[in-house]
Amino acid sequence: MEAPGSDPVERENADFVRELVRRDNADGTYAGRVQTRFPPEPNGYLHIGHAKAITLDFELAREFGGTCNLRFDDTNPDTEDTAFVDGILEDLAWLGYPIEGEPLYASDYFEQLYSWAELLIERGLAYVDDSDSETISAGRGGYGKPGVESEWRDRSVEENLDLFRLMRAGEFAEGSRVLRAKIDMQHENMQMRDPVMYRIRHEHHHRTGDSWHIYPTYDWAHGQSDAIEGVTHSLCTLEFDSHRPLYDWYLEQLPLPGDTPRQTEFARLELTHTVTSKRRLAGLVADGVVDGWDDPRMPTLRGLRRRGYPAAAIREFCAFIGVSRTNSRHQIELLESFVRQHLNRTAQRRMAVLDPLRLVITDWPEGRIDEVELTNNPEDPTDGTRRVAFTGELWIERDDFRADPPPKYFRLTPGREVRLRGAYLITCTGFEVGPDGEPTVVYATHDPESRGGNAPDGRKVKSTMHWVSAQHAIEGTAALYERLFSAEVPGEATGDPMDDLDRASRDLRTGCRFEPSLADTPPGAVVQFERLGYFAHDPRAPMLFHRTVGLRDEWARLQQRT
RNA sequence: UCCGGGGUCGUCUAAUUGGCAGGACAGCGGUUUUUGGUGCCGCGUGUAGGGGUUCGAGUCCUCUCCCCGGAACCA
Repeated sequence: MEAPGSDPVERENADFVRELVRRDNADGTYAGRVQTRFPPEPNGYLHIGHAKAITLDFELAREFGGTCNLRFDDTNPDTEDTAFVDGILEDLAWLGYPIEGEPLYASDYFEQLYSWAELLIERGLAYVDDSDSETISAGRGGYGKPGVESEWRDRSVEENLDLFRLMRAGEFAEGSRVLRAKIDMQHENMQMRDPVMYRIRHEHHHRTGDSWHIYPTYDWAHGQSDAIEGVTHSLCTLEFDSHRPLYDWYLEQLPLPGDTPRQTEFARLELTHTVTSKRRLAGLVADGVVDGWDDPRMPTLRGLRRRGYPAAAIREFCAFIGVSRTNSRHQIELLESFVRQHLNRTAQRRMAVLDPLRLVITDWPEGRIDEVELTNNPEDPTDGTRRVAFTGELWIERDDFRADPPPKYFRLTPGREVRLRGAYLITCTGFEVGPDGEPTVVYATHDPESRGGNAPDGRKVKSTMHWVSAQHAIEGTAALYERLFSAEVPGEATGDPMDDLDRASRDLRTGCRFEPSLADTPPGAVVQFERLGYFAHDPRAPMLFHRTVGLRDEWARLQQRT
């Protein structure tokens, strides 16, 4: 686990949020205090979109010497679960933001919220409405259309108090009554047309059990929870912009223990070829499109972790894209470039053949085994070397041999000399084909003087290829991934993202031949398969490697153009 | 339809708050290279449109256009 402080974010130009905090500090608004909060609802796992909010909330607090609370926004017992609480805690720690001590919960404030609700009733600012949800919705009016006041709006304080207490006691059926704030049914902002504060739910809550029969709505709980915790800067995404007047209105009516928090909205993170709606992600899991929340194709933090994305790369990406109020969709390639940049520096190199073709060195002495030394990481000399066995019978990549080479093909082809990485220069002398016309074995001779990969006469070859000794190879599986959604903006064409789902997005390659040292790769570790990409060892299944991201591939681009 | 928020290279994002429109990714070319990887060098008529203020406008005013969000007892 890496500490967030290990990669300090250098930003010459502050974003609008940091600018705002700086101004608040200059004005003495909160006496220089900066406190934020990250408020996930425990009804799903964290995804890449949350990572942006997390880094903003936690890093902002850190930069200004403040604190950031983790608060579970558990106001809706219908969908929430402790399994998600545990999962979120785990993902947060992995991302680099471990929570010290116990996390906070909105449900811890249910009693306080309740008494504040009675206070509003006593002041004539809230009332029990017996209408059903359709009636309430219809009464709200519409854009540019006036609202209609509920027939229950002018009940006496006593009656309201009485009914509200019976609601709490569980005397009424779900949906039969709600508590509403009495604000303004003609307000131009729909959120202010007497919003619902409490609804009746006879549902088991993951923390409070069966002790409550009424549950606060998001709007009634959020600002007050912020205030109770002493939050100064409450950051949320743009869709809550129209809720801000309501956030402020509630706080104005109440005797707050301290500072009045303020809400600031920013644009959520969207990525090409990706969906982040919790409903969609849950659907992918439920329909078996993916293996689970931690499927390496999922944009969840646990999916990205299993895929091999370093937490630091995700943090650096979030810091780099910054924060603004412009709706935007970042190209997934930018995130991938951060992943590559990080892995290039840190991942050890290994040789793995994913689509094996037999190569026989015809002039290799019978039974001879040569141990060659290979660098673990050319970007990091301190990472040392390893010894790999070389013999006269090898596996090479099927793509690395062509009987009839296209233009600019530098790899093995009859008559051509290439280098086997760290071993010898070899020259192709022939090949055999099977009934289908595909090569089954390639023959070559080697230059014994070129051990290590260089000939004494200094002659050059245009290609260096990876290989695995047939006698020493271990077998394994590699999972290659395409984007889960083929369209940049899933659903843009038809309105349904599932129309752009690529059901063949996983290409499972069994029978791969790996260099033996891969057996020692710790679960979860990421290595580079030379010339193929970065691969993460599955945390549970030995010898299963997930391709995190490929290498840039000039040859592939060249072929695509022709 | 009403209210609110936005619009800067292909994609994101900056511009000392009115003073040379810069960076990253992507792409293209070159170079280095025992990974067709990495590194290094180079390549850009992008301020949604019209009008105005000003010595000077991405920034201020004005009109227009386009995009996003908002009428759950979800968050």
